[in-house]
Amino acid sequence: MSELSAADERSQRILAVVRAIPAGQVMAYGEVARAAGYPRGARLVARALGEVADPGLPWHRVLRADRRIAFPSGSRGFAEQRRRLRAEGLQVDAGGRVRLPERPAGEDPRADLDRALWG
DNA sequence: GCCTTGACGAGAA
DNA sequence: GTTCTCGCCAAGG
Repeated sequence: MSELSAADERSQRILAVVRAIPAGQVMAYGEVARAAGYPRGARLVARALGEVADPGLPWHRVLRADRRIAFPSGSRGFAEQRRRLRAEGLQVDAGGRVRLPERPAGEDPRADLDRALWG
């Protein structure tokens, strides 16, 4: 196996988690970081997503901890992310806050995510 | 080496 | 509820 630099390995791990987010579900930068093994690495996730240029990567499913789009409203990225999220059935208001679709009570939305990541 | 910047987070006001 | 401030970690100048 090729030896990746520490920085590349971080990115690979982070991107693997992002790819595991199911359509219609979202995750915060900090949550992705924790799942990848970097409890305080929210900003590392942001950096990794900024570096990569993979069109197949569901980067739009990554939001801030307060469930808001990280880009400033009015920016190109903001519009793009909002468009993609809406295409997946999520509700996004003008301020960038994302509302998850309602689910049956008693079912934790995160169960799907955990299964996708851990099995 | 030090300082600044960034697709962030948690706690306080 | 929201807005502000400070703290974190890495990269780049």
